[in-house]
Amino acid sequence: MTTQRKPRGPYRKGVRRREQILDTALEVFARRSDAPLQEIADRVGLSQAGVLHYFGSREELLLAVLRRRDTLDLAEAREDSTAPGEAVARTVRHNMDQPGLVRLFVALSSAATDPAHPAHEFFADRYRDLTATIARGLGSGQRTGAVRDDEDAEHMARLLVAVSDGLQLQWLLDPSVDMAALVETFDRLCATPPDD
Amino acid sequence: MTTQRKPRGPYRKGVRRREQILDTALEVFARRSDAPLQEIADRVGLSQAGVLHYFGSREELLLAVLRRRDTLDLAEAREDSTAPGEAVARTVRHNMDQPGLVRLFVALSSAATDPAHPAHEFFADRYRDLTATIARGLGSGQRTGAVRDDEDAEHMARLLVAVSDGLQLQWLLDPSVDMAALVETFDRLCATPPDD
DNA sequence: CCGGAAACCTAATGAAATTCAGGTTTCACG
DNA sequence: CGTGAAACCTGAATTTCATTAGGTTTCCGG
Repeated sequence: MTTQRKPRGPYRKGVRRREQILDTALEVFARRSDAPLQEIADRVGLSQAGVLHYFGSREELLLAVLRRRDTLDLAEAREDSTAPGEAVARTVRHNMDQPGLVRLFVALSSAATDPAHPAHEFFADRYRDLTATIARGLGSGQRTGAVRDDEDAEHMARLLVAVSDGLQLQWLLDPSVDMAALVETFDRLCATPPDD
Repeated sequence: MTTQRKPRGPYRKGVRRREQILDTALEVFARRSDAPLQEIADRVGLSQAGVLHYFGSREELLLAVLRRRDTLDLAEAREDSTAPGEAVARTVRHNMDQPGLVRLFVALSSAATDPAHPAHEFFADRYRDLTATIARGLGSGQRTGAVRDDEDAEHMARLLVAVSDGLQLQWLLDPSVDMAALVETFDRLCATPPDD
């Protein structure tokens, strides 16, 4: 065997601190996604190095924040949600209250585009799962007759995700863009045409 | 009157240098969008401060690079292009040869989301123009009967732009995503349904 | 109640961008 | 021509951060 040390877990205070850091980081980064670590350290009453003790690097902190927000959101969005388009529309609507976080999300996902970035895996997986889930929903919609079946469900799923991301960018640039309404428009494009 | 100085224009050598910097910056940033200014300075045979003499700051250089690429692209894309969807599809196809630049584009546009960012205006204008142009194209398509007219042309235009941006993200994360095919799928969603 | 790991801190180290205080070069104008 | 103001450019600060190194204190399982 190699080392067989005794890798004690974190202390009670440690987990509390970690939580606290995550919370304030969420707030701080929501305002300025390039805020210096020092700012978070100050708010938490720690030194810069103190923060880095919990999260090995700045990027990892960012990633952790995103993870947290993501899980919180999913919990909220998973309240039934029949049509996948409906679910996306609701999520988008919810995001409109959190411009800072949306900004952070977009910034990180573009950075994570680099395969060497620590968040690369996270985003790659996330998109894979997301499109798979939505594709499943659209597929069942096709069988119901609610969704047009002359196009591949997975294609439409990818498009829906793309629409959601792309609209966030447009909305951040110009808040008068009505994301929710546009997602709904897209939903109608995917619906079975009303052959009256 | 205040000062009445004589603001001479740039010298011949100056404009050549500027051009040279832009060219190499395009190359360098295409590989690593966070490359240090020093790298460009070296390649051009200038000091870091020398580069900053032409572009007041890093951000401004980035913006200038994007501007250049944008004009080059538009020139290439403006070769007729009947259907707007077709034009977008072609542009997207062309982008697939330049992952580095696409990365840069996404990164900058997310950063420019901040109203204080020097590139904010640029991107805001760009999107406004882009969607307006596409909406015009779709509108004429509606009159021709090629595009379904039960949805607003501008809405579909915004969706098309969003699709294009969103797909770039997905593609950067996973190069196996076929952007061009997906854009074409979206085009079909916007086309008048084949009422056989 | 003790030993070692966890939880911090202070103080380097380093990597960049940006600023600055001059020099040198260019070129429009007299 | 030649000259002098503006355009070029440089090397050397200055600044701002993240990250690392190494120590000190605090916790907690046995």
